[in-house]
Amino acid sequence: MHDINAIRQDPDAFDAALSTRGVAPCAAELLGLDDGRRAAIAEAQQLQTKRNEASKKIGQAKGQGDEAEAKRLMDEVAGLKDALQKAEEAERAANTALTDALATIPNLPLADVPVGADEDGNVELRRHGEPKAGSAEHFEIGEALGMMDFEIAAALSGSRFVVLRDGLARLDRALGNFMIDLHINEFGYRENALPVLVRDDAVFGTGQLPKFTEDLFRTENGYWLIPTAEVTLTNLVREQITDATKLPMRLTALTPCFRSEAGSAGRDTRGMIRQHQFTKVELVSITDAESGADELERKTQCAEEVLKRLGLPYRVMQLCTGDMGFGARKTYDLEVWLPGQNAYREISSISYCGDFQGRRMNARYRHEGDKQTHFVHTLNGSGLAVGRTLVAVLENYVNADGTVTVPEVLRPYMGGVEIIGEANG
RNA sequence: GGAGGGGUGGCUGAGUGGUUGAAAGCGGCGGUCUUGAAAACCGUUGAGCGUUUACGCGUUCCGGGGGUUCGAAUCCCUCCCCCUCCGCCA
Repeated sequence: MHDINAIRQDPDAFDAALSTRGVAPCAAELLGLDDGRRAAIAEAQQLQTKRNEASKKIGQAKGQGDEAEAKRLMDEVAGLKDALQKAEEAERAANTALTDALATIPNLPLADVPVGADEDGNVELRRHGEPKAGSAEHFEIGEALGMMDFEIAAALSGSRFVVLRDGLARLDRALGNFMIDLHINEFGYRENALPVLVRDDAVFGTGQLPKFTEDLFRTENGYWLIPTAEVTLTNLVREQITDATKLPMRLTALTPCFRSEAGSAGRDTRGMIRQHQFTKVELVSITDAESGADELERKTQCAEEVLKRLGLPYRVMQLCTGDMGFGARKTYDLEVWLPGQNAYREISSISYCGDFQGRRMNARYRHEGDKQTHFVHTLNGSGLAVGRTLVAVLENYVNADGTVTVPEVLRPYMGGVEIIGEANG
């Protein structure tokens, strides 16, 4: 959600920034709605003042037992009621119109974000590790091991689901535990166990609603299944004034995520890359206005560290203006090397949202002794997507005989198993 | 799922139609006193929005939304949440 006052101060800058995302100029329209809104407020308030004064006098007259005077005053303001109701109705309508318009406009990119139309405009910032030569694809490896079953998953649930067994089921669990332990033990994140079903307000707060309903699953009685724990973690501070001494808050959770993948028909149909359900370790930070941008760099390093310790080659991309998500002001993607595809594939996306989500959630903070409140700044990032990490481990660690070596750091989480596909793995 | 009871400011808790943004207490902040602190005493202490160069003025908010009324924390409708008992249940 944008600040209409900021738009009023510099409408041209607003439109210019939006245009880098391919959004048509809309400041003029917004300011028109805002003028209407403020006129309606002024009108309603004037009438309210009149009414309040009259009511006060009536109260006084009644208090003194002067019924005749009270009656005279009541007759005097009788006509006010209708006008007031109309004015208040107009105020509500004008407010809604502006809010609705603002709610569907994406966030503004930071000034240092490269301008571009789509993913071709993204900029590679750095690489880590040596990409290996091609391997089998992860689903070939998994199916050969007899531990990855798309057929039975389809029978249960349809396409874009998978059943993992034995060593791979355990590897999946080990990956999630390893990641979350790293973040809570070494990077100061606090672990949360959270609902995966949430209501409208929460999903509006992080920006998936009202625009992106098709991407989400919804229960019959109106709950949304979270597409990412960003929704639940970020909304933990909604509708509150947080003491600034508690910032930055660094929050993490290991949860399942649910995505309808509407509109991605035909893409990544084979394998575990794009599923309706996957587990992910999410990293959210709640910061003040000053430290948000720095926190993005820190969070990116936290996510990178997971890949480093797993020994997976990757590169860091900075997304251009046209490829960033709705709520982001600046985004880094981590792309892991997949020998099976001979390509880098996204495994984490880390974004700084400024106060965009803070406004939508009415989440504020205050410095000690200050009267002024500010909207919190928020960041989110995957640290990492567990399913895709499993894919990367399979393709990077597969052996010539089809078994898979377990990365060293995961072995404590695997009960000491070193090779998946051998007798005890 | 059935029956009942509740949601008031940072907290506790009064308030069932009239100058109530809201008593009182606690907490917080400032001051007096004190070498300092405590105690005591005095004062102060919610969040938005509109308007104004500013001081200020106005307005909204007592779980959310709508309504009745000249006037609503108080009455009505509706939704949400919490608690107790019963039922069911991992």
